[in-house]
Amino acid sequence: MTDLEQYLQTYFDFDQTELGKVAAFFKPEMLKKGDYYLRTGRSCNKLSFVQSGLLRVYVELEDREVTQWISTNGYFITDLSSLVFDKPSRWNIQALTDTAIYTIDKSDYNQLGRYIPKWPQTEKLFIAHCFTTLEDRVFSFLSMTAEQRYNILFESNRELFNQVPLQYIASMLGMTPETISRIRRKQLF
Amino acid sequence: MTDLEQYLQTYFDFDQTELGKVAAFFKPEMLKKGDYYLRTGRSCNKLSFVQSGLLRVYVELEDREVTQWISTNGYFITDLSSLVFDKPSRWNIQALTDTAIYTIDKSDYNQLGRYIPKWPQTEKLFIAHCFTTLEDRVFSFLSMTAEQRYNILFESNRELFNQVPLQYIASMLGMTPETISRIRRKQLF
DNA sequence: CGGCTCACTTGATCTAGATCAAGAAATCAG
DNA sequence: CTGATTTCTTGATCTAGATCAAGTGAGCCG
Repeated sequence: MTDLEQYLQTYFDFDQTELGKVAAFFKPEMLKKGDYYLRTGRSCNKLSFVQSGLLRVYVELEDREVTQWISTNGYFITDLSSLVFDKPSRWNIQALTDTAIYTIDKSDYNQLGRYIPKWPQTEKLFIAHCFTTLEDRVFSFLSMTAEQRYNILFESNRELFNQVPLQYIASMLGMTPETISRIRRKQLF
Repeated sequence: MTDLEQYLQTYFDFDQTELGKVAAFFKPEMLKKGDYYLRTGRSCNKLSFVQSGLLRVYVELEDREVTQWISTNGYFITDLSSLVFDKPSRWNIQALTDTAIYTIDKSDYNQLGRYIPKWPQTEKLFIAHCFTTLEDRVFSFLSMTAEQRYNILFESNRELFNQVPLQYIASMLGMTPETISRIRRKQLF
């Protein structure tokens, strides 16, 4: 079983035949550090799976950048509103390190239902899962302090903190790098 | 065409026959002011459409309540993670006023695909739309001031501000009622 | 090895928005 | 209509976290 199949299996309830079929649509690709997977305004006609490396999802404002998310190995990456609704994509997605991904393009993606009968159900569960993740995130902004938000991310994704410049993590948590630095210091005692 | 069909049409690309079939599954219900549509911890085995009135989605913390969302007429309401994944629901949903809804129960909901061939596709688009709405909301917390968040909600949903106590709106925007009051005052000039 | 460039930390100060407290308005029940 | 309750406003004060400004240190490349 390939890495990709292995990971697909952790997300989706597929049997070996289905795994093989789905995985066959994904083509390996490499991004060099700094390469863009996607640019704001372009159409995102693909969905990818991160095998290794780091992809940062962000927007450029006039005076600063806002990081929305960082995808590490084992995550999928795309701009959903662009992929599904054909809208210009809202995010830039850039490789923070050399990154290995598997990519399925939109036309293949949209055909998956023909080959995998339970694809529509699977896809629904997948998007619903993404929805509830964001729901939690909204809730964290409504109800938690910076320190609490930091702790939750840290507990759930420790590796991230060794691999990614603090400023990006701070931005996706809605705080400054200085604040994270102070939270860390405080927690030493 | 009933109210419900009319609204379904604004969300979904159904023809008249499909509209009729889908609408037939929804049963009208009335909630009195203060009634609960759903309680934290219970299973949410239904999806509803708000015809009139107001439903507040919130969580009780030890020391306060956090309002996640308020559904007005024309919105759907459910706890998606509970409906789709059978988890205990995370939110309380309570009627702020007498409220008229149309409800489809989970077993019927899960059968829709049998009667409406394009239901799976439609459902996917619907959930994806909800996802991007939350994505915008997360982005608003990462990049905007209280005043900017207030303005966006106010522009997109003016009626809400006449109908709902300020404290609930404040909570769903992640600020206090006093802050909204001051933003308003400031904007008089 | 020494000089650059980033990333991170730390301190000093500032500020958006929270909290606390008191009135004023509006809404509601009898 | 009247008193009670809830909601909204306004002021005074406080604080979490931002901003600004120096350092410190760790890779990296010549």
